[in-house]
Amino acid sequence: MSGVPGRHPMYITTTIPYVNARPHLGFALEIVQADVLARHHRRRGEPVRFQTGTDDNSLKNVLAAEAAGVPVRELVDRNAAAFEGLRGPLDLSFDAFVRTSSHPGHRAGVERLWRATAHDLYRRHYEGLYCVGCEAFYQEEPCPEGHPEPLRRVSEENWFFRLSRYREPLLDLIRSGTPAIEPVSRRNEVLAFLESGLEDISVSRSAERSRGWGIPVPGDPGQVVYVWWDALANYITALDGDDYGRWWEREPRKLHLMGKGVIRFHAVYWPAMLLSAGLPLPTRIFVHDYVTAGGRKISKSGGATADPVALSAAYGVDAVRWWLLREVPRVGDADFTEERLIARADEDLANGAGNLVNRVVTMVHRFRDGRVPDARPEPLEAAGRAGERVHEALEAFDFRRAAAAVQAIVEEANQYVERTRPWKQDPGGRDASLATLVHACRELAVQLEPFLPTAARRVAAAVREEDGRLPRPAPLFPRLGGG
RNA sequence: GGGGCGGUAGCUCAGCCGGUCAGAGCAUCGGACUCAUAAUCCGUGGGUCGUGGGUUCAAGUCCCACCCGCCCUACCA
Repeated sequence: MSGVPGRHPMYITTTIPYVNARPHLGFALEIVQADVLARHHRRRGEPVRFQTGTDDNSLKNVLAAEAAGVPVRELVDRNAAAFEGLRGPLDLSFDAFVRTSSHPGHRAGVERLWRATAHDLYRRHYEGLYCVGCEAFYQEEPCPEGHPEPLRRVSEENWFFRLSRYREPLLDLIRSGTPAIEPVSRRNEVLAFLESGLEDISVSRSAERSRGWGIPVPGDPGQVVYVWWDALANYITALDGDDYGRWWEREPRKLHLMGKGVIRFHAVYWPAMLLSAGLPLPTRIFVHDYVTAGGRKISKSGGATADPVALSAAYGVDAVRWWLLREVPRVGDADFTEERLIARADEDLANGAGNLVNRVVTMVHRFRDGRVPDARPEPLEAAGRAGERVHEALEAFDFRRAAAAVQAIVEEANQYVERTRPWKQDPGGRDASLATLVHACRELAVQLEPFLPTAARRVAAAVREEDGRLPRPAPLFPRLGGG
């Protein structure tokens, strides 16, 4: 086991999505993964700060507002609220939600960071074709992302950051594992990018072209800080006062979660900014792949229906979280369909965990009047080792393997029921079986907690004695499939 | 164009440094059981492991080329 149990704190972040639209299932994956890690480390007694938020200052938000015919502030507020509102529907436990347009410390923090890197900043004339969809310059049309807006010929003077200076330091650092980038193939991807050479990057935009939206460059009100610079900074600007020292300056475990599309920003630009400012780097970076819906890429603005809030309302938070955790591989895109969500929930949750607990509780009532036998539980392999298996899998960011280790408790317990047949046994043997099964169900509740906190509470309550008796048996998970 | 990832039973996927690695789950079919949410448990069928070469006593498992999907990156000037 690589994790040291104890008081070692951990700072976990998700990326902060821009809020030109409501959240989709792809972001739900990232934030649920972060939530599982946060809950897992908390229950190990480790202080955790789990931070997420929204990138309000993107020009894309401005354009979305114009397209919708509403003030930018209104659209940003509305959509940011939708992201923050994922807390309930997805059972999230984030400690901080940072909005870059309204967090009290963010703007000042960005300005501080800017000044701290002043020795690496310079003005340069730039001319090129700008894609607002990408927030980036290209040599020719169309932009590789296929954004519908035509590229705009832009000629202006911007601030540039001497990224080129940090090629060697970054190579050394990443090769030596700080930050540790996972999976390894992503690390190699970053190294290859670094080896191919780094050019200085533009880190500001004209305020005019930005419609005045965003954070003005300190001392240069005609320019607005490039949105990526602004957004990345949230990982430290949201740490007010003592929190900065605690979670960033001194904290040895700083983890960034992100999708594969934004590695370069997190593994190259961001560390370079921090090096320039003389600040500590993040220690780990985990890159997840994408969720597709029905075989098609999920587009943030409309398109395929993959609304986590709607799914949670329709099928329940447990089913949604379980699908994201149990079915999405560590490497490779995962295709989402409602059929798969239903099938997985019915198989594992309704027919699996729920049915197991229900049949065990029923037997305790039928044969023991609800009283859990005093007998010593027999050791069961999957239940006994689930804790360490979950931990190992989560250390490797293999959420699917971790969830499978929990599910294995259910499978093992069901097999145990068939093997021992408590209803056929004499009272002595029956007591031993039932004690073992109740024990396994309690372990299930414990191990389920980081993954399905709500369901875990239900399971725990179902096998907790009140006045010496278990509650009356009742189904814990609905069957979602038709018929 | 360059780099990377994936392409294994109908479906979703495991297979670390080459030698019971040809597997699991679901679905199908057969059986068992009755404590349970028509749930559970046991067993069966089925795949030239993307294609073509190569290395090796031995290759999904290493090397080369190619095809398909996806990601990153760049457009030779």
